[in-house]
Amino acid sequence: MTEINPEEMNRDLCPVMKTVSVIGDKWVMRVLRESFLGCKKFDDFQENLGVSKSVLSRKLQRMIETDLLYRKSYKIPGERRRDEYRLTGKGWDLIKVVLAMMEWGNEHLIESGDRTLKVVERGSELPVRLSLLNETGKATDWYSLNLKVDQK
Amino acid sequence: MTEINPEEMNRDLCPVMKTVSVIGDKWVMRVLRESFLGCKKFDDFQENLGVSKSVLSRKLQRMIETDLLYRKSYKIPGERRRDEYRLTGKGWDLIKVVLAMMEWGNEHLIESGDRTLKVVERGSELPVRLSLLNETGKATDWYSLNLKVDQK
DNA sequence: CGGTATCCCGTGTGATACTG
DNA sequence: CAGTATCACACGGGATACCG
Repeated sequence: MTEINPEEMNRDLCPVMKTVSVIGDKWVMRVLRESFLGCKKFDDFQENLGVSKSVLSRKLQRMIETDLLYRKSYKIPGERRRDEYRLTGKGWDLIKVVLAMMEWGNEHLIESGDRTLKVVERGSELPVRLSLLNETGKATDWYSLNLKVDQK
Repeated sequence: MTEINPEEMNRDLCPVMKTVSVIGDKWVMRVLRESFLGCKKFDDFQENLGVSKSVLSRKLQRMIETDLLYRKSYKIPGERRRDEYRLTGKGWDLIKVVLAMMEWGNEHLIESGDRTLKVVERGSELPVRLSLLNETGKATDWYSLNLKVDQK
């Protein structure tokens, strides 16, 4: 990746900076990881994450405000009404970030021989990896990238 | 992605959790983003990030300890010796996380019509996107994923 | 210029108590 | 069980002074 001029490097323009401002704290990605694994209930989040209830409460609220999660009330007949916390589409789309972190963690933080989690394709059970494709579907080298200022 | 049993969900086993513990704070990804854009000098990091010198100093030290950056001393003839902070291979490998964040930010945090940063293939200038490939090089659907406990 | 050490302060965090 | 409110505290953060 090459340098671009300082005005274009402006962090207020950069989607990476904006994303970090939403997910770049101690808890958001951990909560999301639980959500991706199917966690929905307050107490399950609390137990799995080992976080205090007050912090979790505020964090879930914040993640609802930023539209990563939504609260859905449900009722099992004979039991009382409960709420669960589910991924929004916007939250679900962070799957790529989670998978990129998983790949990096497996590559650099897991010792050889240690047990770890990997992602496989359902059905074939083949392992999958993140790759860069251009519009023609052709794979691109990680070192052949340029930045470009564009409009959405 | 489906649920797996609680023992396997253990956050101590999970590469995502381990990764978050390394990069999941306010500054690491911001510093890395500057590095990917070619930033190397202490003062440039400080100016671009708008962070205090003391915080930046401690953060760079920590990122050197975790092997994301290394310090390289260099000397321009006639000037005094200086240090610069460069990405290690381990740090560079976080490019996928950065790109995933960039894609997500462009998708969900940038208004239509706004200027933003995109990644293109050098040469063709074609935009590139992250995609999931299995071992045969075939693209996989984001919704057809399973988790598997494995050894590295 | 290129940092580090010290101090002070605000926010994030956990423990506890409390409510429906 | 499913949270929220309150409080005390540690830690991250900026300002400043200082050093090479």
